[in-house]
Amino acid sequence: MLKIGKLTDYGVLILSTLAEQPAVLRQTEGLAESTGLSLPTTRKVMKALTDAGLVQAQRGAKGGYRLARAASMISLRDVVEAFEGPIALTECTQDEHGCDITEQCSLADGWGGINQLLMQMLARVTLADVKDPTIVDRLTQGLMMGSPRISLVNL
Amino acid sequence: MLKIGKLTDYGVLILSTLAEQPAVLRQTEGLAESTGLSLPTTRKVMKALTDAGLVQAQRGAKGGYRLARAASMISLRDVVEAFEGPIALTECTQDEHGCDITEQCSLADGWGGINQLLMQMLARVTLADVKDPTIVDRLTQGLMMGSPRISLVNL
DNA sequence: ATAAAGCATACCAAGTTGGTATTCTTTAAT
DNA sequence: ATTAAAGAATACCAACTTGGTATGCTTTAT
Repeated sequence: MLKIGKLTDYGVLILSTLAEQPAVLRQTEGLAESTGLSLPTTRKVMKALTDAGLVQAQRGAKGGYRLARAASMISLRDVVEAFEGPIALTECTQDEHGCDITEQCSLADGWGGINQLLMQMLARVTLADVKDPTIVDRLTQGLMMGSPRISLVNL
Repeated sequence: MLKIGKLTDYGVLILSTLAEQPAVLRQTEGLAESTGLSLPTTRKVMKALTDAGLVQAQRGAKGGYRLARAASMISLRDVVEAFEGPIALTECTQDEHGCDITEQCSLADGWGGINQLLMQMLARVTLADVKDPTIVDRLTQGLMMGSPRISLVNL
């Protein structure tokens, strides 16, 4: 069904929560409450975000998480790749070694093109646009002009 | 990992094979040979393509399949939807009834925007561009101008 | 009448995903 | 130094999806 995983979605949700107060440390439990996710699931999400370097963890008492960098510098592509690995619509796209039927196929270019554009789109959306109803138009413009990132924070 | 199913990929491959000789009826066995797919799998693909109205089946002896309409009128979106249903990156996108945590979320707009653009991209590529190395540029142009479909046949 | 073809259904193995539990390590506060 | 609050790491499991295969039925040109 060509959909992203729930964990990825949760990741975006938590990150956008963190983006509301970039300075303060938020604990796992509080984040779970704010987002409506279960505690174990939240933990799992936080681990992935930490591993990907998108959040900074402070261990020990009074610890917690905060964004590792400005929300405007965290794109949906970053998040998707953190949870699902490299973006590759088809196997051909991912590695050189192609699929089982590489010879007969030769569709790699087409899918590669789609894939490249998809990545561009995801890379251009950062952590504030997710709530922005005008995002489609701005994205279309962006793709056309090669504009810089669209921020997810300063709405 | 945000990838399309193999069957979808096979579908595109078979369709582009049919597009080479739009007039002639091709049998399942021949298509299996041409594409390197197994016969049962090919059958499965043909059923999906038939159900979606992308190919026309002629039953009985001397039967076979051919494209149901011009290759330039069959887009990747058509194929993807034939195999994977409506394109919806997140659950929110698909139906109105949202996900479990709709209240806390409010990310629907952002994902909806990405989703919409993805659909536009897929809709603009038809059955010939798949082998076209310049497809990325043409797509970017297309998104910007609202141009008509890019054909997959007349390369 | 017959054989060539598509149609329909059912089934199964394997991988992926989401979710949960348990235990260990770090560190601020006292 | 002790303690308790927090994150880190590991392991596990159930359920769903996917890809792949097999079998028998129906249509139709010859």
